[in-house]
Amino acid sequence: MLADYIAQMIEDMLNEGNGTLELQRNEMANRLGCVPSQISYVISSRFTPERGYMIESRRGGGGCIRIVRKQISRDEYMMHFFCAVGDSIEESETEAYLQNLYGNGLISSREYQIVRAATSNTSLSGVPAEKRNAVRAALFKQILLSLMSV
Amino acid sequence: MLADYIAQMIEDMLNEGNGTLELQRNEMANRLGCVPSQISYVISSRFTPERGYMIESRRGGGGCIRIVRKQISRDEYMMHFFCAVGDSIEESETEAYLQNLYGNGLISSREYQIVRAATSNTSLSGVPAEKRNAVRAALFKQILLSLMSV
DNA sequence: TTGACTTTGACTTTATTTGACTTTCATCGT
DNA sequence: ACGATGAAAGTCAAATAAAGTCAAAGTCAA
Repeated sequence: MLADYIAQMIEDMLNEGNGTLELQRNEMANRLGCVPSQISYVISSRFTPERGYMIESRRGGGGCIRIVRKQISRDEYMMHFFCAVGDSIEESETEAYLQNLYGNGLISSREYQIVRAATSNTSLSGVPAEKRNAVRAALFKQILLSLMSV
Repeated sequence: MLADYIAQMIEDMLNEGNGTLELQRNEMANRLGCVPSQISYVISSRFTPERGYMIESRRGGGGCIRIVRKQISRDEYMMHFFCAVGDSIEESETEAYLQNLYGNGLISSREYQIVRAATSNTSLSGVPAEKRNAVRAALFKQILLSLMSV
């Protein structure tokens, strides 16, 4: 079946490009001897967000389709962090988690900035020092929850 | 694609000129081997006010196009909120501000979720009640700061 | 035989490239 | 001072290059 063949091809290209890929629909259809919308069909039926793929595209001259594969399903990953946080956490440790999240494309750079600001000692300077790490942990976990399935 | 290449070129020149740039349309088109209106196209499609650029130009002999990058309007907006918050704020009032920010397109829906979670009473339940609104204000202002010029 | 999945192609929307034509400005000769 | 001239930039629409949409037709397994 053509669709599966194309899907496999895209997977292979994703592997080569280590998780990201830009393709030109017409050009690819041409190479495969199929209609362009076949490519669209494969992408929309196989490379869905639920399966951990993000799709962007641009029309017009020089247009293309960009596919990005996310390693693990988002919520699973988030949940992993959620459990790891525990009930008390240092500012530096939080930052490490955040860099991990950002590095894996689970949060944007703006989101990174926001959460870093929110969990900083500066923000929490009004909290008694002995409670600060506990508040930070609660805060951070609440944020992680808010990001699941959004 | 030519347009992207030109846009990148202009960006580079802007960076060199630290935010400002004067170019001559014909001269540049000539160097690139394209028609002058291509330059116009790139500028009008990429360097728009919405994206934070100001364009001025002068026709006639010695005419030129002036491009200035400015991040001010957003920041000004943020600063307005920043000042409005004060040093103590209720959860509900925070939510109102957030809806305003979201409604004006200054934050995404994910960002909205994050900040709402961070400033919620749930997150701050570990903070003594009488300090909670002050902590929330500090938190919120820190977040607003983090969003400026990003 | 039905229903889910696939294949195809006509049509739509968006983006880029090009060139003909218009407007504005500085300067030069009188 | 002033009008002619040429050197810019602006405008707009046509041509071209993609990708998106959608529905009809085909296929195949339960």
